[in-house]
Amino acid sequence: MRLATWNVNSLRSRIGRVEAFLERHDIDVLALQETKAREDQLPLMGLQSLGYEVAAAGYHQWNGVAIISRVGLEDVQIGFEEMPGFGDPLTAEARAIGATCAGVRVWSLYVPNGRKVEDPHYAYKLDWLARLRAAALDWREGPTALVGDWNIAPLDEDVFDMAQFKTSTHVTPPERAAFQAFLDDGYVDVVRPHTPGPDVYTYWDYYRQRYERNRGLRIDFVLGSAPFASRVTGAFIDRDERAGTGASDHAPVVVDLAD
DNA sequence: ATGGTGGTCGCACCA
Repeated sequence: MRLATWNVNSLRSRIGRVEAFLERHDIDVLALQETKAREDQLPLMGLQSLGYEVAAAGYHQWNGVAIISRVGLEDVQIGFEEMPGFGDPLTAEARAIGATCAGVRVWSLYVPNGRKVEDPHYAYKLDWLARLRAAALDWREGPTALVGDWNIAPLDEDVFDMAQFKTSTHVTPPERAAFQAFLDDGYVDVVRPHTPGPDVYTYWDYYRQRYERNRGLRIDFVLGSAPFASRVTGAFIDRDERAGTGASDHAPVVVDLAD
């Protein structure tokens, strides 16, 4: 089974690239983030004609997660809808959707950005991660993958220039500790062993020619439970998908799983 | 600085 995760930054504006990506890499299951599409806006026709089922949740302008699968899509569950303390019901967002695809539990995650360290969204990000961790403890026995945009660069090597992030989110010790906690619980970064060398970025900002100059971040991850990780036979970052006009600011991450 | 979205076709908000 071939599983991928991709922050598409609008499914509607990217549908052509999404379909081309699915065909180019023969993807079985694709977890999407930042779909920016209501359920009634999802361009299902193209994906369905390619043989995929779609499950989507959570939409408020920039949010929304989805899983599309051609190997079954069962027990769909939406998680982490609340954004406590933010009052406006429009900010109640679904940042996680889970589904079982061919026996593998896949969670498409869009971890809160956090904005700035002093912003309430930063505390919300850490709280959200703590709640996800608590829930994920119970998911470790089976083959489970926590995939998506974690909005955390866990290591200095995941950042093009640490000096530029001295006062930024994504690299603070509490965020990195929150990420490390999943590893401590037995989840494994299944991609890094298959992407040797320094070219590990998954995200390049749109401006300042960050992609052309390869000044990016590694913030998109596939963390697998032990039963999942033991089945991984390969992985890669499709960095070429970031090239050209009409690209998302994130590249897809692809993982191969033995049957 | 760039790009997507919404609610209007210029601009605020978000990444």
